[in-house]
Amino acid sequence: MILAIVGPTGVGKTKLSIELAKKYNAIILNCDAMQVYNSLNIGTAKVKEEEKEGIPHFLFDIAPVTQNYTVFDYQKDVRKLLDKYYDRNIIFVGGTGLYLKAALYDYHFEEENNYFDYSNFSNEQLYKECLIKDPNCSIHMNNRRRLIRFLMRKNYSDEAPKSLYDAIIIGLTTERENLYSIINQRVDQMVLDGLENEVRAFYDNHIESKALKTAIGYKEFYEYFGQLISYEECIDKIKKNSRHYAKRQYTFFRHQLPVEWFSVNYADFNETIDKVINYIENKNY
RNA sequence: GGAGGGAUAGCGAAGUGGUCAAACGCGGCAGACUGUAAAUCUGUUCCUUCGGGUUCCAUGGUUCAAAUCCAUGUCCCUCCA
Repeated sequence: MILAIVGPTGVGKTKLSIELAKKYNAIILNCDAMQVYNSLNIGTAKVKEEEKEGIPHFLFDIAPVTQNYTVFDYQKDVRKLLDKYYDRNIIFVGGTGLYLKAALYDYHFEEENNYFDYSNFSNEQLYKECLIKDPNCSIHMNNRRRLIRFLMRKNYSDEAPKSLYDAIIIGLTTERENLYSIINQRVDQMVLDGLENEVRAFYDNHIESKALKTAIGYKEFYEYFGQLISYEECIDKIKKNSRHYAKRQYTFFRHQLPVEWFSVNYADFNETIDKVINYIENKNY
């Protein structure tokens, strides 16, 4: 059985994953783009060792912060594990929809070989190139990054990707207002737990990498250390970016994956666990 | 007490007689998604039965026409006492 637990940042995915793994004697596979990085701990809200309760966790801490680890690498790594543990119950946990989709669906990434330099192309030129390649190309003209990516791809098709595994995808949710307040509080807690020092260590060692420039909680502290923003602005920005991120996650999960949603009962988490287990049991009979 | 400055949509902020339901930014909401995805990008944001309706502190006034001009009031800020 393959289970996946998705949902916006902060809802309680990790907690549920442990409970379900215990129940089903499963192993846990990370599908979070930032938790794959070694030593990005506090800011990514990574499971702590003592929280794992002996459950085998994979795909956490598998890349150094300096590496440009991408979906391409992730897909290869997950598939290897899925093959290796084909007879085990698997639970995916994480907030990166694309990573989950790359694991479960027949997304095909080629070895990179087209290094054409498009930096001198205007957005409009890039867009025209894309239309030449595929008149149905629907990427917005301003989305430069994706236009370039599209031009570098060899194969593409308009067909919807097929799911390769029969996975049950559980989505955790709560009212928006509540989620935002949880996120705000969690950021404050991360700060209390020493987020600043965690980031400072990288900053002081002049480590500039994709991970540190994109991870929420890290990029903002870099701006603060570089004296581009005040401490207060830094904290507010981390909260704000987390909230925005949570919104985007909803959009992805709602429209890109067949998710069964469960509203979390924070006063009685066991109730939530029971509801999910109940759903899984019925699904399997 | 005296002299100035200001009150604009959820917030910040343009606008100084008609082309203003009102630029822009933020926030909110919604959406796209096959290699930076915690990324990148898009749409929308007074109400509406989509005909229209009601707005720019309040009340009166000038005008064919007011967010814009005048009067009074209320509140806020700066300076002088």
